[in-house]
Formats: sequence, C-alpha cells, structure tokens
Amino acid sequence: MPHKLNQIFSALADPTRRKILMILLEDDMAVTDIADPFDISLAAISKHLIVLTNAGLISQERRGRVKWCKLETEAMHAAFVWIQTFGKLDPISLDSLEEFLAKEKLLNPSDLG
Amino acid sequence: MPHKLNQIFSALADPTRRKILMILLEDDMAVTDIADPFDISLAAISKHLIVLTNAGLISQERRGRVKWCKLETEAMHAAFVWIQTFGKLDPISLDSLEEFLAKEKLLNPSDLG
DNA sequence: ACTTTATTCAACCAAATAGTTGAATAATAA
DNA sequence: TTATTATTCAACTATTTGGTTGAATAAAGT
Repeated sequence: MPHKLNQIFSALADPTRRKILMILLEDDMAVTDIADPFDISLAAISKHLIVLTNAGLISQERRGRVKWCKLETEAMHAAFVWIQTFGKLDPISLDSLEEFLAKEKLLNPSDLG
Repeated sequence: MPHKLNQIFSALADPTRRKILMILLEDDMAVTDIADPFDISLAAISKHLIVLTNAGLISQERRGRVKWCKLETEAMHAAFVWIQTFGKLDPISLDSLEEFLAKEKLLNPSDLG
C-alpha cells in the first residue's frame, strides 16, 4: 500500500511509460500495438503496462485474447493537483506557452518524452 | 544525461523528497534543519538533497559551513506543463490554449490585477 | 591549538527496476 | 486437431535506489 503519488510519479519517471501514455492519447490499444514502435521485448512492455495500471494511469480489459489498454485520467489529475497545490509556480511564462504550442503542433509522441 | 523529466518525476516519486520540498515552501533552510523532522540519517537526507538538486527542484548554496537549500520553481513547472499539455494534446484547440492561459493566471492570483 | 558544528564521502547492504530469453497460457483460425 | 496469435510467467542479470555506519573535511567558536 504505497502512497498513490509515489506510484504515479514513479510511473511517470520512465520515458518509455510516458511515451506509452502519449500513444494511448490517440486511442485505446492492444498490448502488441502499443509495443510496436518500441525496440524492447513485448514482455518488457507488458511489465510497463502493469506499472501504469498499478499507478491508475491506465486500465486494461481483456476481450478475447486481446487486452485493451486505455488511459485513466484520475491518477494524472492527482499528480497535477499535487503540483498545483504545491504552488509557487511562476506567473505566466512565455517559455511554457511556447513549449505548449510547439508540442500541440507536433503531436509526435516521441518528441514529448 | 537522462532526460530532465525523468529526473524530476523520479525525484517527486519519493515521499521523503516531497516532504522536503514542502518544508522548503516555508523558507530556505540548512541541511541539518531540513533533516530534523525525519528519522533517517543526515547522510540519507544529504543524498535526497542531491537528487533534488540534480532534478533542478532545489538549489544549494554554501555560506560558511552551512549549506542553504532553496526551492527552484522551474523544474516543478516543467512537470506541471508536461502533465497539463498531456491532457490537451488531443484536439488542437483554441479552447485548450485559453484554458492553459487561464490556469497559468490562476496559479498566481496576485498577477491578475 | 583544540573543540564543536555542518556536511559529505566511502563502503557496504537489501530491495527494487528495467531489461533479457524461453516456456506457458489462452483464445482464435485453419 | 493443429496452428497461430496475444499476452504473461519464470528465472535470470545488471543497475539503481534508499538506507546504514564511521571517517573525513571544512568552517566557526573558545
């Protein structure tokens, strides 16, 4: 029973897992399809998905022999709220705005990792 | 040279480090004073502070024999922006931009007027 | 000069992490 | 039934992590 935030931030700390989350932004997906753009084994991806599931960042539902993965927003929101509550963030920064716009345009997950 | 977000999220994943950050919200502090409320060794705290420093979440400045630690907001902001951007990637919308700006302002109410 | 205070270093340990490979399970297709 | 496909399990490895202790360094204070 580790604190949820531990698991959430820990899950987000890995670039492969962040990339998986971005891929899932596009659509719900099967494990094999998620694994496709990566160079690591399917078993490794499977483990990453378990970590993401335990953190509550995604959910997995088996239908037939395929396990569908979908984003769950609540956990990410919890992390967001923690940071927001923490406060002390800069006032409107042009930097972050530019970064935001750049990323909006790209939509290439690998560029955001 | 791991990705900055790796280090930031990884640093935030540990409850001791999150607590240290909150303590530092109150004021800049020396290592020993930060360590006071914890039950672990000073050396362990020292290591945590190095992790936080490497992530850019705090800075340390030696004055005399005391090393002063202070929050640095930029790294936290980067994590914040990443999460926020994550939620907004789906549609490229003016709405999301406006929302982005609105939230930026809300973070620091004193800048509103 | 000696002592105390503040912090880190070095060596170690146990547990966790991210990866591998090969076998196992489970559902569908031929 | 026999393959094929989708996913996980098991066992292993290398690296990282969070902690310990005791010694080392550095700057004051007396």
